[in-house]
Amino acid sequence: MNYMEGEGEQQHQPSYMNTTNIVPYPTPTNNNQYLPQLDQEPLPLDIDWVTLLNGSANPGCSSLGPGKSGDAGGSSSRSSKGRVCGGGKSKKSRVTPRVAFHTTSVEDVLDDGYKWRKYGQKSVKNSLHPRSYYRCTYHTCNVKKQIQRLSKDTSVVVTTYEGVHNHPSEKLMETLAPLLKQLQFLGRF
DNA sequence: CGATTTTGACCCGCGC
DNA sequence: GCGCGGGTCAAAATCG
Repeated sequence: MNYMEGEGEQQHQPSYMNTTNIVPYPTPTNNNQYLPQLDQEPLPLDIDWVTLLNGSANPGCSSLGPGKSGDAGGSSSRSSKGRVCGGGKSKKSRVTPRVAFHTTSVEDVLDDGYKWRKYGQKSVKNSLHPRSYYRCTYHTCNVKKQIQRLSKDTSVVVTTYEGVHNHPSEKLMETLAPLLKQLQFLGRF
């Protein structure tokens, strides 16, 4: 039923937001892993991130180009206004996993190792602060995230991820590379 | 000069 | 059917 109530509910969050919290949104499907656990398994160097992280990052919804169904109909000035899933408008079946972080930070944008490009900002209701929309800059990666400050508690930043990266982050690999090599080395014995 | 941010307009879903 | 709220696009501006 309600799969996206998160942002609205954040106004009356319980008081467990003192530190960083992870609030996974339930997906209508099945999987329980909403976020890659970085310390789960020894990773091979040749990593299939899509399979590893979620099975499929964004099934059939990767087109960023213009091409929406009812687009050219009434619009006068604009002609190419493509929605992400142009034509499909897959109603409720949003299979992309969504994860919300509650973080107490003075910084709005968390440095999670990925490169993000801002594509929009909107003021939202019930909140004094605008919500910013970011997209992963990696070619084939269609992960988005929203960043919003709580109006109640200005020190709390809510970061909502939508989708799963189908590629490793440079920073993550930098950090993990020595460990992986060591694991590989130890794995020989 | 390319990449990124800003910002207003557009579009769509939903509630009334 | 209409208005509102939210998400996205894309041109212009800004930055490195």
